This record gives sequence, C-alpha cells and structure tokens, in this order.
Amino acid sequence: MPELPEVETVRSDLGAVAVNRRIESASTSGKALRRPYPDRLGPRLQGRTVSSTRRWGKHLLIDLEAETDHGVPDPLATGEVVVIHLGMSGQLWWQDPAEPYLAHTHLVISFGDAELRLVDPRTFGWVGLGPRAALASALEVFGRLGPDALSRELTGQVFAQMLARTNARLKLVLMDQAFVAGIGNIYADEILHAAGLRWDRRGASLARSEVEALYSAMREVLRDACDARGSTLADAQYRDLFGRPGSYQAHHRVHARQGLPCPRCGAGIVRERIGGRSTYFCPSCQH
DNA sequence: ACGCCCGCCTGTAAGC
DNA sequence: TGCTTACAGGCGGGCG
Repeated sequence: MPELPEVETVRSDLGAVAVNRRIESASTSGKALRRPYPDRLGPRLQGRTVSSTRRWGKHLLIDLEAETDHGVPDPLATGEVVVIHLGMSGQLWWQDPAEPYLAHTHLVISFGDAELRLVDPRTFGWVGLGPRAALASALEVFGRLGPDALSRELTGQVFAQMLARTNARLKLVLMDQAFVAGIGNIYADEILHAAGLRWDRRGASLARSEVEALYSAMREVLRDACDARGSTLADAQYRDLFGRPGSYQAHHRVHARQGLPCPRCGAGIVRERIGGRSTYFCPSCQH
C-alpha cells in the first residue's frame, strides 16, 4: 500500500513525536508477518531511546541510541535500527494506551503515555532490527535496494546512466526497487503521465530530453505527493500516524481514472492489466 | 536479463 | 440474503 510519499509522511510524523522518547516495552501478537520477528525484539527495544527516523524507499528506519550498562547513551557506540516495511496494508498508529487496539494490531511499542502500533491485515509487512552499521549491506542483500528516488546522490546524470543500461519497460523499471527505491503502482503511473511517456517504452530507447523529463517528473510528483501527505484512495487503507488521510489523490491524473478525460489533452484514460496489476495511462499524449 | 505467473494474507465490493 | 469472484498501493520465488 504505502509508497515513498506515504512512508515519508509517517516517518516525519513519527520523528516529531518519538525522537528523544524512551521505549518502555514492546510486544508482538502471535501472528506471523512476512518475515519472522527479530529474536528477543521486546528486550532489545526496552530502555532504548529513539534518536532519529529515516527512510529508504518504502522502508521506515527508527534509529535507537546505543545502550550502555548504566543506561547512558554512548556517543562512540553504534546503536541499532528498527526497520519497518508496511507491505500493502500496513499502518502505523500513534495512540493513547487507553485506546482499544484496532483489528490486526501486531506490534506495540510503548513509550509510556503513548504507543506506536503496527496494524497490518494482510501481514505483507515485516519488522527488522539490527546494528546501524550493518543496515546498508543488509538492505542491499535482503531487499536489493537501489538509491532512494528522492535521494541527493540520485542526480539526473546518475539516473540517465542507470536508465541507459536497462532495456526493460519504463513502468517495470520505475517499480523495480533495485533500480530506484520507493515507487509503486500509483506513482509509477503518475510519473509516466507527467513525463508524457508510455509505460511500455524501453529504458534505453529514450532520447536525452525524454530521460530528463522522466527524471524531473519522478522528483516533482514524489515531492508534491510528500507535500500533500500521500494518497488515500477509496479503500482508505493509507492513513498517517494519527489516522488522517492524505490529499494527493485529488491530484492524480491517471491512477484509477479510466474513462475520465486526460487533464492534459482530454482523451479518455485507459486501464490495462500488466502482469496482473492495473496500469493507467493516456493513449493520446503519452508516447 | 527479463517478463510473467503465482502465492502469501484479509477485506471489500460487485455480480449473480 | 448469501455465495462467488475479482481486486487491492508489495514482494519474492520459480519458470520459460
């Protein structure tokens, strides 16, 4: 469900409320997620303090201060990182402990007067925990993650070099987390429409101006979607940390809009099923 | 390397 | 009303 803008909204919200807060306890439901929970998750989280929140693609990273024997943070030690992937139906909620649990609440991290709760009906999400130093290599091996789609190091020049090396279709390239991390089905369609490119164009076939248009569209769509706090569709699956919907769905130009006029040229938006999932595009002004 | 299918799960909506 | 089917924003394994 959540793609880069939705995870970024949750990351930002969580940073605002959880940084410098101490974890009092953590526990999981018996239900298995996509991957097994880390060993001794509860004891390893207890007593730690959240130092920052980060994001890599669709992965939310919660940095914990290093622990010492006396509970004093050691600036020279490397702390651990909690990794949360929300899969298709995962939500994070910041709730009062007195609030009843929502159905499918699988992980509860208690901060005393507030709790961070992971809710995931379809259990496609997962939780990881490991040393910060090992995180990059772990994600590269485990998730084979490319650079984050909004990262500074992913310049237009780097993007063009990467794209020139692939012959895959653009929609699959954008959704390939090993190419760039963070783009899913919704934003792939929106980015390709903004760039004026068809989903089935081959990566290496693009002219220089088209590569630049694609790069600009990727950055602009994702930034705008972050500013709008993500997209909440009719199923209302995505909510921010406090249960509020995003607003970028009002700016969607093609996604879930089959038959409606293209905002750029007026032609009817087409829906096709590609590899078992829906793709929306304008047959007239995407080339 | 790439595309395609399937399975993993549950919830919802549409169709009969 | 109930039953069946399709579908949902992700990912990873297997196969051709």
